[in-house]
Amino acid sequence: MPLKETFKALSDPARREILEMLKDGPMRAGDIAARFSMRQATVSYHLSQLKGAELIRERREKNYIYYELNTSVFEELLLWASAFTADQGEYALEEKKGELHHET
Amino acid sequence: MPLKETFKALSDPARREILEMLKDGPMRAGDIAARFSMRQATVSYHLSQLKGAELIRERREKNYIYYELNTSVFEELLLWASAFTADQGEYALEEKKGELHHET
DNA sequence: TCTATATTTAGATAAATTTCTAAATGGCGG
DNA sequence: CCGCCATTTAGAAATTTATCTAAATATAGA
Repeated sequence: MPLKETFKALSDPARREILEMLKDGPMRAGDIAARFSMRQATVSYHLSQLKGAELIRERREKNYIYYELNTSVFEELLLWASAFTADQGEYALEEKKGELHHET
Repeated sequence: MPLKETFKALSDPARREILEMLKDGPMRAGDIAARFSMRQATVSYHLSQLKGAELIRERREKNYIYYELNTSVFEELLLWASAFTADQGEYALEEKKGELHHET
């Protein structure tokens, strides 16, 4: 929940690439690993980091695990970043400010 | 310019705290260090990381150096994050998409 | 129940990062 | 030109992180 974990998770290029892949829809760990030159165990590690940051969710189906984006944390990030821009009005800021805490 | 550096820079809590401080206006390295329990040399290191990511700029005046926010990179970040949210329409996305490259 | 498959966990290593102390730099004012 | 002040740079130590191999777990289906 705190943004601290979010930034930590986003700091790794491989993890951001995984997120980009998931834009096209849910994927299994094996499918993700197949597109990288890293071991499946390593991909599993990155997935656990992303899951810990709640940037992704897992959905179990048969004996597979599908990973998918969790958009809500991206909205928190959006809110955080918008507080640093000059033109804060462009993003719907005020409505959401109250709902979320604003930790670093 | 690539977002890679941005995420790297934002991954450290101390650096994010520095950014928060700079919301209130430009500060000198010494003033920033005075608010932390870390050495000035360490703060200097963090400032150089933030500067490398173009999240801050320095302005020299007399024999001081003032650090201040550079909002443009935050807008890139905003753009990146908005591509992961369901409701992309809320942020003025289309106008800016062409101007920026969209690397990871 | 047994086996095959998908995935994670454990443990180890290598690389990167943060932090410190001490020394160097650079510019103003006298 | 000199010494002072703010700040950075260098180098080293400690911590964290990413990655690998090998082993463990879980589960579907025969």
